[in-house]
Amino acid sequence: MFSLSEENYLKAIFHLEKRYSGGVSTNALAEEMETKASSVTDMVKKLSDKELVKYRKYQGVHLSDKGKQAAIEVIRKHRLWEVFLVEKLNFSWDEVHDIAEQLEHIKSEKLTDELDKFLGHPKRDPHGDPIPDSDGNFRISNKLLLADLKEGQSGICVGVKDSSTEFLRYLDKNGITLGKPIKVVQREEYDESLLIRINADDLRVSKSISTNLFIKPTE
Amino acid sequence: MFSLSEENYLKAIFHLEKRYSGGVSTNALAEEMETKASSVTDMVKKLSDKELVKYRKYQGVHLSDKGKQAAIEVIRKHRLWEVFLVEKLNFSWDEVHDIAEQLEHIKSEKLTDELDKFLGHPKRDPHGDPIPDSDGNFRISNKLLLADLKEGQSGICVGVKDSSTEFLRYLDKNGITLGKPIKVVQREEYDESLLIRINADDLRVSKSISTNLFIKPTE
DNA sequence: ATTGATTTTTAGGTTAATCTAAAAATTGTT
DNA sequence: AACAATTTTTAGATTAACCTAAAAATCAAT
Repeated sequence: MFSLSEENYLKAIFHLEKRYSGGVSTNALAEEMETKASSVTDMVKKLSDKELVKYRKYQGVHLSDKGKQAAIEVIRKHRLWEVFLVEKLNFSWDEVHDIAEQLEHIKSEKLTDELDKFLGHPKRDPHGDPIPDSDGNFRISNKLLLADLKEGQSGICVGVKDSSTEFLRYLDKNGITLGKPIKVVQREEYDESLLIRINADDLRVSKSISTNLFIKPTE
Repeated sequence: MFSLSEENYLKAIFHLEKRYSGGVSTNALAEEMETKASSVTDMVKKLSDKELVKYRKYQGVHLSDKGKQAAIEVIRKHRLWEVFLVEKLNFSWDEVHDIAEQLEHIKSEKLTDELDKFLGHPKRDPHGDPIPDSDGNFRISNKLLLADLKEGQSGICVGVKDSSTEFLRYLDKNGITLGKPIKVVQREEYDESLLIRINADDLRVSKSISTNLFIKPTE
């Protein structure tokens, strides 16, 4: 089994590999983990000894297959617990992250699988992120950023890129929830803002909003 | 907040204080925690500095009010999670202890209270142990050991003293579950065994069984 | 009350995960 | 290609929680 700290590093490397495909740098990992570069070097060496990552000094890290599998297992648990908290315990989507950060480390394969069953094998967490199945497979998703829709194009909100409390509260305040249809009425090229139609109302959103909301285009 | 280790010590002291009312000895605590006496001394000093226990060298420890409150909170979480595992996730009563040992350390008051609500404010865990409310109050229970019933006396199974897998499986095998009526048909003084009537059958149980099963006498 | 056994504490060491500060390697710029 | 800036690693401390072995205190029995 892996320590709590090891699991958190594996998860962070997994997420960062999407941005830094050529290898995750020590500094990037240090920032993600809110720790110092020297601590990262220590841990990366340990993970390398355990063959969870591929690491060459000064060249950054990649997850090995074994490490990737372990990271996905943690992410699966995190997202299942988020669904549980929102669907069963009346939490709102901006309250669940910190608790799921704790629950994701509970060790029991049976628990994870029974929880998955109890929740009806959900495909996405409350933020729209996909939940891997027990074999570690994510279903592919054809989502776009709202910012990438063309003028006149419509779609359905399926996820958020930024899960901060502030952003989620902004969405709630403006009646934007997952599953809701959205249409881009007009694009303002000058400041890159968009006029969108949601709940039969028109709403102007700035670039920092439109680059953090995922849309699945309709037809 | 308290560390995982601190919480486990507080819980152990709480349970041991029922047996050793004059103070919990270092050795008793070491055995309960499966650690060495010297480690216990270290931790007890730390808990004493934090005013969670009253401690005088060579005299054993007692929980302070603050320590007792913290211990009860952990026990409340443990027992609520056990109910969740059995009632919602199809675990059997002999499988839940180790997982609840992990879940009991999750920190979120809202989580505990919502879980309690979700489960319908259960009064007892799957082993019949009382669940304290959010103020830390246990409801008093008038349970006896099966071994303490007189010949001819009847009652209802309400709990187990030994929660080991072996004992719980023995009970399952013999159709003894919580809530079931039991009658003491005959007491054999020689070996202190009992003949009991359960599920309309007669069953002879030895002393090691009858001293580990709690009964609430009827009428 | 003294002695011997037991319990408890102290002293000093270990490991995992962190840190600071300094050294080494890499990168970017002319 | 050389040098400055940046990044990364190394070296050496620190902390929490544990350990072993030895010393000190308490208990038990004559």
